[in-house]
Amino acid sequence: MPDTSHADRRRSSIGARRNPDAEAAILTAARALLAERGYAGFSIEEVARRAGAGKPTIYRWWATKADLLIDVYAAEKASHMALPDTGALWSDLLAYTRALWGFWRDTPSGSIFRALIAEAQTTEAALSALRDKFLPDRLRDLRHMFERAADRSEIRASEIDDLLGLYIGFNWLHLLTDRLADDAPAIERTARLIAGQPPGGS
Amino acid sequence: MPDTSHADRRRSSIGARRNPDAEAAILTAARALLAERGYAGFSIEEVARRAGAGKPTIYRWWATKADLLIDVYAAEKASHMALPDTGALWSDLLAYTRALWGFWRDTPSGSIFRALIAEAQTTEAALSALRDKFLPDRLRDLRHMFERAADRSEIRASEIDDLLGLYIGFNWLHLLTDRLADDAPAIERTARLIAGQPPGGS
DNA sequence: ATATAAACGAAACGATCCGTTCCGATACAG
DNA sequence: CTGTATCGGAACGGATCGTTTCGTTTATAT
Repeated sequence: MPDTSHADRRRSSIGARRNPDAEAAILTAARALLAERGYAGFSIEEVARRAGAGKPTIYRWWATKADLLIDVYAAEKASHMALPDTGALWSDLLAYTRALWGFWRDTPSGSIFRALIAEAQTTEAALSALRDKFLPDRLRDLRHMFERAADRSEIRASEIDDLLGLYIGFNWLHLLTDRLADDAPAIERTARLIAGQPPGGS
Repeated sequence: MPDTSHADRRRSSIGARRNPDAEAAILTAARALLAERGYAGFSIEEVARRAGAGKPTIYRWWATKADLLIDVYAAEKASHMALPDTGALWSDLLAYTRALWGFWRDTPSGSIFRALIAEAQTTEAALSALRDKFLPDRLRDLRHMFERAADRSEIRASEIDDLLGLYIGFNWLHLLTDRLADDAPAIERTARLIAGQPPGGS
């Protein structure tokens, strides 16, 4: 098993072009650091130390911390989540929410996303990236789930955007307050509320 | 002989108890600093400088930056927001949401709240303060609105907590992505969704 | 009247991180 | 061979953190 956690021996220039090894080492170190200590323990200094890279190398390729976070998240997106299709919106939401919360809990992705949201409150560029790139991406994926439900007449087509907003806000609230325990009853109740299913039905 | 004709430049102890002048000066300085520079330019150092206070005085009364932010926000909110009671949940929500978004837009409170949430992503103590102190306070106020609705049989009593969570998440999402324009139609649609009112009804 | 206790602001501390700027070494491109 | 852009290392000036020390101030307890 390859050890990707520690720095390699001195890694020098490979000429007048970007060194992919350095880039990979930096992204890996950033990911590991976020996984271990979250946003609080995340600094360019520490990433450079772990990656065996110089700070100038990092600043050369990522102008801001947000840019680095974005690339780390993009690399992480390799393990992306599949959309469920259970035949009913409320059970789709139940399955997706439990998978999403687990994904946020069990990978660095939760910390990365929290870091991005926090960074967006400080940096205008990070806010733009969050609002105009991440949010539309997530909405685009999830929208299909709601569109299928509208096709089945479970919800009105005109409600799709608003229900999506409610659902995203629900997930953000739990992420940002660190309440991602697998609280199945609460998730199920909320899934039913959003899907317009009466309690107790199946 | 004490000089009561004009304020001394230096503000000293008034005995073995908290000096209200110092507290007021610190809260005022923090509020002004957040209004001027937002979370990015907010530091304890600068608050102390502006307030003419010592850092130990701040740290003596506010263990973390989050505790200070919470007090600034609380002082701000008490004077600006009242709970509506229109007789129907959806119109209560409509009125409250428009007032809240305006409050966030037109006072430093939006910046303060954003700062608090961001701080909670970097500091465990701030997260606890937000989740265990601040949020319950906010929920307690809003809960009355939903309890009245349950008394009128507009919603089920068992749904109150979950609907509250959806409503809070909706507001957070818009605050954190800086989408607080007075989008009356969107607010109205979401208020109806949460209150379980069909579109177009009154 | 006096001593105690706690608050006050100022100043300095060690530490961390920021973003930048040097430097010598490296290796491809022309 | 020369030029150029990269690499990591080191150090910088600056900011902020949270803490500690110090002398001063004033209400309260004795």
